[in-house]
Amino acid sequence: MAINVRPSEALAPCLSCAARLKSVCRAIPDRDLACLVAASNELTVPARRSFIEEGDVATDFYNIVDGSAKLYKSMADGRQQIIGFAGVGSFLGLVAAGPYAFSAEALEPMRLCRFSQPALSALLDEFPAMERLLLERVSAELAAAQEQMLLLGRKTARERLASFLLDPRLRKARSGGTELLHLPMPRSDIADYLGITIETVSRMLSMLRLAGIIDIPGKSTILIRRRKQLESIAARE
Amino acid sequence: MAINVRPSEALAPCLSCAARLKSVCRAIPDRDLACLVAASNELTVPARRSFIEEGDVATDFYNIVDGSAKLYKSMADGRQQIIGFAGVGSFLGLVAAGPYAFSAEALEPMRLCRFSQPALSALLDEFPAMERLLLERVSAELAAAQEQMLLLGRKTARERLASFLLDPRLRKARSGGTELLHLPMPRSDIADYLGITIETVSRMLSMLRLAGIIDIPGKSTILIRRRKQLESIAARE
DNA sequence: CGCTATCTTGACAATCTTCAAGGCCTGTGG
DNA sequence: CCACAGGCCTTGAAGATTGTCAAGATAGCG
Repeated sequence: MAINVRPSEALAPCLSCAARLKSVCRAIPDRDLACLVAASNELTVPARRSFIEEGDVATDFYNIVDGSAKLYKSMADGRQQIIGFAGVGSFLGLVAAGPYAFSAEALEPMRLCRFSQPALSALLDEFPAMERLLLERVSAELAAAQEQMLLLGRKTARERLASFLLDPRLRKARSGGTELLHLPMPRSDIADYLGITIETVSRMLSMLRLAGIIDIPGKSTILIRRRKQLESIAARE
Repeated sequence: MAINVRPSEALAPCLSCAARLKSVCRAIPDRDLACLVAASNELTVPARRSFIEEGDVATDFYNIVDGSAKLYKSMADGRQQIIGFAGVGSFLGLVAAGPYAFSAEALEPMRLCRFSQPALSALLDEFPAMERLLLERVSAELAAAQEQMLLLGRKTARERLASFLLDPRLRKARSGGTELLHLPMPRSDIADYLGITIETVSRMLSMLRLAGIIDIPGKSTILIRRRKQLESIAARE
């Protein structure tokens, strides 16, 4: 692994990085940040631009420094399944060799930290703590994927919406028994995430609203009025 | 980590282990097998018995030495989603703390190698190569889960069956343009894996048979007659 | 040789999708 | 300032796929 320190402000990019505490990089102590800086370089991606294409050889790995992305798989006839959303601190790419399993597209302007495959390998060799964090992270993602498999394989449309609205990754603000959610994506993305159509998303939201369980003060804002009822719908308990 | 060598044939259990070459244990060299033996103990599980219960605290990890299992998640009203099948060499459990994300039930009599959470942690600390293998394994499982999310969210019943029959993990024997598959599970498990009902599984298999694409010489045996047609159904290309 | 599990097939019902039209919000240009 | 255009979202009606319920076939096993 070649150690090439950047010409100026060698450590600054990582020391002041907003994502450092949220990402697997936090396993690397301050005094070794030179290695991290040398292994990575930052790039920006405009909204709506793809930066990972399913099927391409996985030569690079990305750490999200700012912004968020949707991760999805596509079929030849245009159907697509969103397999997840990634925010600041998420790590994208495969550790094993092989093609990317999904595509990634920026939902808003993004800043990414890119590692080449060999550079990442070397980093993991040198900092086992980072490898452990990565293992924990991938394990957690696997558990989330399994939960989504239950949703996609066995839940009704109403149950999918209820589960989606209760996802802790969406949680923003709460006050008393009610919670205010901001949906950072259009209905089409919710539909592709839940394995249904945008019309069904719309219908189920209306149904929940008419039942007094939620309120929809704006297109992208949901107020949860009766969380317990939503939970009982999500789990069919 | 206490090192308690077993009373007799200290290394034999691992040296002669049928699963060793297929499992993450292969990262541990022969001369260090004492550590592996000390960290683990073998147990047997009869067919149809569960040995991991979703929601239980994940205190143990299992390596499959012999036999196979189905991994599934259940809902309160009995619906279940099989998230995968595990065979010899598979590693089950979470590396991170927390409850198990799924249940595991033996499909046939099994032999398992059990590691306690702290023992595994200590092993991974001592043998980074094993941790790397585990990371690669979990990453591959995540990619498989993502592929299954596409299937469950966006494919029709016919496409699901075609994809299932083409899954390389089912592959047994081939001769010329035809392949003979053995389905090691009943229709109900196929249904719970593909997110459909057993009646739909049966109907779609009959449909593929009437179309001349497959043959069903026995309940658990499928002969693939026209692989390319099956592939075009699976991918809608 | 019959018993019981599992599997297949059929008829009907429910859910979800598809197709279509209309509403709402936002930004832009007259 | 207002009108209009284009997204995005909602709602409705019709159709298709899949689920549910029920009955019958098949196969493995004592």
